[in-house]
Amino acid sequence: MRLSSLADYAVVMLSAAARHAPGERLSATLLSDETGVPLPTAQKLMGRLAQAGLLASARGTGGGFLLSRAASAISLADIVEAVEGPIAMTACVDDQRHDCGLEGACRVKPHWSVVNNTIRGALDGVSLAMLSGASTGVPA
Amino acid sequence: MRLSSLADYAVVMLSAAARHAPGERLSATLLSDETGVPLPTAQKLMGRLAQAGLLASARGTGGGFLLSRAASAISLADIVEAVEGPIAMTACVDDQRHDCGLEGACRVKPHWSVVNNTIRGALDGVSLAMLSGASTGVPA
DNA sequence: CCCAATCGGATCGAATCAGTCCGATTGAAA
DNA sequence: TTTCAATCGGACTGATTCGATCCGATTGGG
Repeated sequence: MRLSSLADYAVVMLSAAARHAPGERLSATLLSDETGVPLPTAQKLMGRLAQAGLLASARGTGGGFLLSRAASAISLADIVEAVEGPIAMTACVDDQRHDCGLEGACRVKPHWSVVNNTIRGALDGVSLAMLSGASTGVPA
Repeated sequence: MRLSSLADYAVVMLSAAARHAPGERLSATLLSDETGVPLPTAQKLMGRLAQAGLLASARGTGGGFLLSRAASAISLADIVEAVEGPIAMTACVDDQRHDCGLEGACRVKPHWSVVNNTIRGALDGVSLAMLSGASTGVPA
């Protein structure tokens, strides 16, 4: 019942990215600097987020990343799923993988999907815009 | 964002236990049989659940376990916390352990507690009685 | 044409988790 | 009273996953 560190870092980095002007080219190095996430880890994360479609990546000199959608259109659930894979609290909930091993007539299985959807809904209701702190970046 | 197998098993076992008459002595062997959870694992789990106060344990011949509270008074959050420890999605949320390593001025930290409470609330709203199959225990 | 900067995948080590085994304790029976 | 069998409790080992790091592939500028 805990988020992986990678997912945590991803939220922090995307939150930092959301505070930049839209369309601005962002390198893994820059975000690593701003957030304190170790550079190699930051690179790995950016790659994975790009693969998931949350970031658009450009290679070569002066390349970098930028958010593929508005911060308000990216939910916490999107980020978590991009890094950790599908949100499935138990193996039962995940489609495929019916290797539970327990008795076929598992009485609790039907209830898990309800719980799972609730959790998923809670995460889906939080947008990156909220997380990035609304009124930040404002100098005194 | 996934529950550990142990926690999953714990739910299944407690659910099975809840289907028995209140006050009936339950051994790890019995529940292992009923649920299909491997016996040694079942023993380990029962021990941990007893330590957390969800079960009352009795040693010796004819000993065993029994629910320390009514099934309706045991929430999913209780079970998860008993097996996995405090529900804290990120290290920030957990009191103590301020070894985040990121910059001190983490802009997202304040938002995590809100998310965490939401999740926790969702788990707390599900009782063991619901999980054990709604219309059980209740005589016609 | 060469170079520098950046992404992308592959590799390595560490921590946690799941599973198993054996000893300590208790109650009942002879 | 003594012995025995059944059960809980904690300690150990192996495996899987996670987190971090390093090096190669690609691209744009000079």
